[in-house]
Amino acid sequence: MTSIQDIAKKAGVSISTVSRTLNNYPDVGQKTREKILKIAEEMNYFPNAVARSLVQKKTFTIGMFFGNNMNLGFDHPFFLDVISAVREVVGNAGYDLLVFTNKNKNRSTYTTLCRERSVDGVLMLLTGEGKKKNEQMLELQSSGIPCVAIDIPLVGDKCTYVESDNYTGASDAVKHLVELGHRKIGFIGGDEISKTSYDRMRGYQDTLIEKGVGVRPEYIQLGHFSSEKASKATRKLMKDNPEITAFFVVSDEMACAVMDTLQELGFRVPEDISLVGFDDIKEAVHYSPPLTTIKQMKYEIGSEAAKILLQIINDKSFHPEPKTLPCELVVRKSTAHKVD
Amino acid sequence: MTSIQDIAKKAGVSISTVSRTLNNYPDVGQKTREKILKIAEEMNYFPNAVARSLVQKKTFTIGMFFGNNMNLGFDHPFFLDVISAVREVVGNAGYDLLVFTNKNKNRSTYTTLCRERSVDGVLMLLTGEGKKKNEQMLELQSSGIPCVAIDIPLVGDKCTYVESDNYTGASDAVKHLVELGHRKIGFIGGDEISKTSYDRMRGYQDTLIEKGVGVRPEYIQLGHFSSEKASKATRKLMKDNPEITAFFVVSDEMACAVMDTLQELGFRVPEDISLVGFDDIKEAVHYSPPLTTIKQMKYEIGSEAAKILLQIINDKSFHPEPKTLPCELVVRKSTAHKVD
DNA sequence: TTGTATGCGTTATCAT
DNA sequence: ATGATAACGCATACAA
Repeated sequence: MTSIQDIAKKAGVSISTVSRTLNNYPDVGQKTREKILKIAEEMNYFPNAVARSLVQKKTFTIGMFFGNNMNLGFDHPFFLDVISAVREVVGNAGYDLLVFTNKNKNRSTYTTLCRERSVDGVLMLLTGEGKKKNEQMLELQSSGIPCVAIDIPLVGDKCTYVESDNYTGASDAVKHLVELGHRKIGFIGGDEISKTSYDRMRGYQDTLIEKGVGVRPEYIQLGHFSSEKASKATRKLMKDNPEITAFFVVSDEMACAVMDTLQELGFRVPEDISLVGFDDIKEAVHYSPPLTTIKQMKYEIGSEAAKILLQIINDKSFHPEPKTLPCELVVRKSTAHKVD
Repeated sequence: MTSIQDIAKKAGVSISTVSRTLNNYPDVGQKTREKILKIAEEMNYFPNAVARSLVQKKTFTIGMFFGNNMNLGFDHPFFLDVISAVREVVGNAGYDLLVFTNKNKNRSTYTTLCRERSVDGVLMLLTGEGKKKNEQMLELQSSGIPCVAIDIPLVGDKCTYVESDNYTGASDAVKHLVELGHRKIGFIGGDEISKTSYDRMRGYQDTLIEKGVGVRPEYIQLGHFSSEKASKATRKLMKDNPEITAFFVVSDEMACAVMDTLQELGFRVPEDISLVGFDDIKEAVHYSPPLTTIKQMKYEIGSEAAKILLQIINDKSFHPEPKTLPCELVVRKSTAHKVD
């Protein structure tokens, strides 16, 4: 409401002096400074971030996209941890978070939305179709807008990504099952578009080969990170290949659906069939039985992404590189030795 | 990057004509309009929201505060549903969401932060200490900034709140237990500062009296929505009053902790002790046993809050009123008839 | 140490 | 139908 003009008038000085005072510049007299500060206090002054942003071309705002297409749904398995970490990191650095939600701009792209809002950088936390590296993604990647994606392999001068070591994680899951004596291991994967899905699939296949077990294409189904599809895939797999004794399912949400389906079909987990998930979502520990899974460091993914983004923003000479964080096998009660 | 000035120059017209064209004003010639539109397209023009906001004094941005003090933690039991609903509603209306995270402004208040950022309105989704109606809250309430709080009884000309019918919800929980034959019903409440906690406590007490059971102060403990405190309260209650056969716990998160603690103490749920929670969080259905609880309409709370906020913003003559949404008893497996 | 003047990109008012 | 110009609130280069 009250501007530096008002203060300047009341203090009998110029607006530049007020501006300098308010921004803690050194070159302002002691008594004038005090007078101005006092008046600002009295008049209940606060700066107008919009005006400042316009002149400085810096908004202290980090943009964020979630969901699948542009912005539908919050179905990311660890949305909460990531946003919590992001908030912590960018908040400490003096930034606020702008979540792009406006749906009245159908002709826009990620890039134009970021430019319109003049965000200083952007974080991509997408799922499903949103992860496809389409034209929009390529545009963003080479736009020069500081950008860090989670699980999407964007690379550019000001653009990189953070992900888990999905390959090793998947490999650990399979090793665990093999060590328990399982040989007929079904696989319920994600989709055919995401690097995440691809890496987990490769981890599964390579490890089976490495362990001398061999890959059976008929044991592989895609669940597209959907509970329904995972359930359907389970039924098909068990019907066509009743010899299967274990499953590796590439997301906990799907793994929960698989477990429910298996139990509906009359199988006991883990007595009849072992099950390993991926993610370590909150529910995993409370499932019956508690789910063995590959834990992703969700909070660290978020905080790494945020830190890298800030570095891209604040250090013009910094060249970002993709960051891969380790996973960890968490053994709970959904896996057991194979019996015959 | 490219401004209306650039377009004006290239098109050989004035910036006002360009502005009018871009904003679909009727009073511009057909051929000039087309020319300008074409050039804007070619030059890859997009408007600068910051500049527009400055002159229009309207940002198309909804501010949002979460967590406990100012912004620590995402511990709200239905953060995800609320934000998802909010996004849907405000997004369709052409707004983006600004999450206040900046921690470098220790002398600011909710009000000054909103004013600095010139948000058009603000949503308060706080927990714990954050729900206390302190000076900052009073300031915000009477600031004239359009504001809707969730579960905090703010009331002002441009300010209101949305909540569940906590009293009736609590009452239904107790009725359910009484109908199952329980008479010694322990209560683990929230805190002494929130209306939410107060209403649930009253629902518990009034219903016990109404049913002729009577209130026993020694059966009442506060858990402050903390798993640890709820667990401790459970131990104390069971130690001091081993005759208790049921608990009403005012949040599912605490109820889960209570269940764990009860089981650790050797009690079976529901055979020995029945348990009713509140909220119906995602985990409730997968607990062992699945938790009987009072379901809050989380998504509706968020969408109602957002709709009311938009109405306050867009209809100057609108006088907001608090909105109370119904709860629903969801009977699962943590409650059973009392046996003796 | 302080003031003057300019510009940031837009919208809006008033002419023409 | 179009243009000139003044805001919006602030930061900053340059003068004094």
